[in-house]
Amino acid sequence: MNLTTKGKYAVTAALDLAMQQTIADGFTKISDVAKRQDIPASYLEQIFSRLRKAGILLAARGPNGGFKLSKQRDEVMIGEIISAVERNMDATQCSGEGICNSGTKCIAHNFWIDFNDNVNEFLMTRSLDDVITNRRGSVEQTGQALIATG
Amino acid sequence: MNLTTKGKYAVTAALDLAMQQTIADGFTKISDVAKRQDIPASYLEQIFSRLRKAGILLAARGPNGGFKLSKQRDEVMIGEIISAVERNMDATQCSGEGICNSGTKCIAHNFWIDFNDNVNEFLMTRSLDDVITNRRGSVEQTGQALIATG
DNA sequence: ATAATTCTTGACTAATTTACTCGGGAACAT
DNA sequence: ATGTTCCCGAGTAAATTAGTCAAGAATTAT
Repeated sequence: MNLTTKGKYAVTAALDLAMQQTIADGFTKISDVAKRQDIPASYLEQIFSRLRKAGILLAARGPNGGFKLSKQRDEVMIGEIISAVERNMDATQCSGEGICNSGTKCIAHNFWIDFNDNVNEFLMTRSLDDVITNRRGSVEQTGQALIATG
Repeated sequence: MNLTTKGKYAVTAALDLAMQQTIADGFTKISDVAKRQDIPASYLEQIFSRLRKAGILLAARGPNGGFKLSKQRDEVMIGEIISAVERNMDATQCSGEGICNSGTKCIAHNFWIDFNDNVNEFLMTRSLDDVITNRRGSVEQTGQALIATG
């Protein structure tokens, strides 16, 4: 499992596009998104290129060109964005092949499958619109914190 | 967010220890765990060292020495193990500090906080015993799969 | 005592990955 | 034509990962 700067930039930039489309219809330039969201423009090029190839964004060249979402913002799931730019979100050691211990399933295999399912479920049920309007799933917090949240 | 081989080895090795203690009480050698779970022994040394410092394992040197869990296997949560060996499980860009866009919160900040909470909740509510007995939480699968599971 | 066993610690390293930059080209509007 | 903007591939420095290795300390058995 890895979630890198690239994936996080992708989500932030997609949120920016979604918000811009609320303000005005049309294309938004890379350089504008980059400046607003504090993302290196040349890096964002790569990211938007992948999102376009995944069918999430539409692009137009020339003056008044840029990018826009190919769907409504409540139809674009965060998980789609991440899987379009991120190399590997699978937590199993064997890419799900069940060969993690000398050709057979390691004793943690099923656990990582469940973990994958959980992360997958979370990311695939939250749209750009959900994030913008701060809608959230019900997460009952129990036990000691693993992750510092500031 | 990163979950590396180190963290996965740690979980597998802790599961091994838990299972060994069911068979016989006493210490289990690194070399035995390494062989059974197909983990490089010298690497497992580092991992067990961290688990011991985190209070999860007890160690004994000399013949008949080795490692054992410091608690019952239903009292050791997977999240504890991972956070003991893994560098950084936080998904925010700013380590939760809210400075991810030029000193202020980026537009994805709250989303990553929610994501952290979700992952945290999952990992902190599953014990070694739960995994060994294949007990699992209820995960309703919806939508398209982000992660291939084999 | 001595030897064998097992953990303890720290230093080291090759390979990989990440997080970018750069430059030239193609499409488009004016 | 000219300027604008995306498109694409190559390149790279820094960081990280996934280990190895060797010397040492504690413990047990003989």
